[in-house]
Amino acid sequence: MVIIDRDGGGSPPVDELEAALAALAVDPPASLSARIFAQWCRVTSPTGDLYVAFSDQGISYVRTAEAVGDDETVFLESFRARFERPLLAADRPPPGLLPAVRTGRTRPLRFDLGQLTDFERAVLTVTAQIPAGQTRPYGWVAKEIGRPKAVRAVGTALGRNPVPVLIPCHRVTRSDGVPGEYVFGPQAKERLLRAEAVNLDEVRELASERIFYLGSDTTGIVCFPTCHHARRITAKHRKGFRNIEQAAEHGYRPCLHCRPGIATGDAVGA
DNA sequence: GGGCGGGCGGGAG
DNA sequence: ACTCCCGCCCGCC
Repeated sequence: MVIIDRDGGGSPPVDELEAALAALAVDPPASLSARIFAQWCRVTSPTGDLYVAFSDQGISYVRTAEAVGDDETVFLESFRARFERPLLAADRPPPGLLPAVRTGRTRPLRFDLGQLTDFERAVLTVTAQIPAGQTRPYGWVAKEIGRPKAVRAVGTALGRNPVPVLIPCHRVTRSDGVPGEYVFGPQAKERLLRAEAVNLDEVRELASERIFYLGSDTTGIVCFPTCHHARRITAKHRKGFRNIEQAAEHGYRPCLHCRPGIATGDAVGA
């Protein structure tokens, strides 16, 4: 390590100076306006264009072009109504956004969820893990965050998701096989799911037979019907279950990938 | 099979 | 602070 000699008389301790300089060095202001104002851009995605607001903290707000009637002023106004801050046009999209929307892999994106409560952030963090082409029930999200009875509150939190599509709350569906409500309306939710090849017709058909889980009698593993692994079960080995207890009685254990019916015990907290 | 109450977080008053 | 009310729900009648 290089030590630069400094005269000691009257100046602050060297380690303090170094700490201050290090803080500046690791967090350089890219530009003053980028630090104060959020920026916005419009990007093309396979499911339609998106308006995206972001700062150096991450992506903070998303609307579909469809939802704002293809009108950027509607987007800007909706941002201002929620955040009470202005928005500047960006020179370029935030890092990683273009490949993320092109491939549908939005998980590595950085988000600025600072306005949200801990509960809402927990809900969105879990939701962000749901792979494209798969769905999970609201109750699953509730269990995953350790609040198994807060099912409806999960819906409320997802309804306030500031970054829909990128944090895929459209992949959280009702337990009876219908997609359920959505910020941009149920039909937008259904369209997004179909675009990522979720077989909603099959899910609905299974649900009508009271089948909400699928297992393979060759592996003894049970999954949500849209799980990547469930979709590989051949017809003759596929077993349907109404609930995870029934599957367990038949000797099936939950898939480690889609984690159906994870028992979490009592809710955490007050 | 839909209606009903349980359940819970958050915001309004 | 406390109550009331609403909401992308759930599962049992």
